[in-house]
Amino acid sequence: MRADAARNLSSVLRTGARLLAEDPSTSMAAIAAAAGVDRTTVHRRFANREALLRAVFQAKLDSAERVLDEARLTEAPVPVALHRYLEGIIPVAREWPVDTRRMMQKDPEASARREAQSARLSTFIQRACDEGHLRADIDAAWARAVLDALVDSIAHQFPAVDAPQAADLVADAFLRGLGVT
Amino acid sequence: MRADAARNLSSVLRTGARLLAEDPSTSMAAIAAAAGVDRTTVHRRFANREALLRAVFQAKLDSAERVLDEARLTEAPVPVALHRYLEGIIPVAREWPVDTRRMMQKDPEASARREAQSARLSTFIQRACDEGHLRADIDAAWARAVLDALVDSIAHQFPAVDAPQAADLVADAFLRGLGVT
DNA sequence: GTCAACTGCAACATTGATGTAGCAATAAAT
DNA sequence: ATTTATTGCTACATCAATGTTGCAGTTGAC
Repeated sequence: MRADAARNLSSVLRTGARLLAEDPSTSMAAIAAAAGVDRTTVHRRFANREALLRAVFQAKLDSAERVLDEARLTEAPVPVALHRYLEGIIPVAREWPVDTRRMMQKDPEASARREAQSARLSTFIQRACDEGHLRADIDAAWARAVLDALVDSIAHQFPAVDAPQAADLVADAFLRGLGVT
Repeated sequence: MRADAARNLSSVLRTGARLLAEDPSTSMAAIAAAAGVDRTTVHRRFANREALLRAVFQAKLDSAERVLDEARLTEAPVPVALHRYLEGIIPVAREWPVDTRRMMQKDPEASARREAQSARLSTFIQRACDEGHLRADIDAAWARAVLDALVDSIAHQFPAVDAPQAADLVADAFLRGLGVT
């Protein structure tokens, strides 16, 4: 593969992710146009629409997996691991804004990978519960859902907040809440 | 209009909202089939796809508006109004799970109504800030986003939790967070 | 019982998206 | 300079979704 080909492929993936996030039914033609390449070129790279989606998901899963690895969720102290995870995952959510939960259902392989990553995070949340970092009356599944919701919110609705500050905001809201206590 | 016609219309709207929430590109044929009516019947009720979407949005906006009215966001004490709003809005989110922010962009009228409702809630959040119910370092827009995220999360990912308990969970996570302090 | 409204069904036209193939032009690699 | 890979463009076939029409059957209202 030549250099320009690789550049085009990556451009299509990123542009596609952005457009598909706004409108999951965005046409291949629209993605190609936004990426600045011809429609047929996209079809040469990706056998069909599914293949394009799979490639986008895989790119997101790759990035997310790297973040999970580097956060050392099982070894590092909970507050440290949490912050490292947040600082890593927020840029991933921004770069690949596609909603993996909804759009990957037809792709069993990607779905399985996603489940595995989800399980790693859930295990971490459970550890946070067990080690007393969360209140005893908090359900682990609820805590997990809250964390995901906060990440998505800061990632997509506040793109101007840089990753370290965003991680602070999320960790703070997650652990302390927003009210005066 | 006869009784069965009204029943069918309402059934199409609710079924459509449910399917469109899972997959915004769900076909009219799929919605009609899930609602148990013929495809042409749906076309008789709604001139086109846009009209069907508009009707769904309008139904959601009507319900949400009623909740905002009854919560007395400007008069009632903040904690009371917050809880009343949550207990009302969570069933609305569940009954009409469509993502209004994304899907109403092509409908300026509905978009304007949505903006107006959004502004009412933002004003309420601002009052909560001003009256000292939120920490002084909390940005009102961030607080607003967190509240929305928590509502969506409990509404869609924990459908088994009933509305009063769900409202408690959200208000608690919003004000106090999940961590030990 | 009659009438009006409503429905399902079949058929049809239209449109937009998808996917393929061929060909000429271009640019990197050798 | 020649080869090779890649691209844009055009044309085409296909398919799924949309929207319309006519007709016969059913059901509620009067």
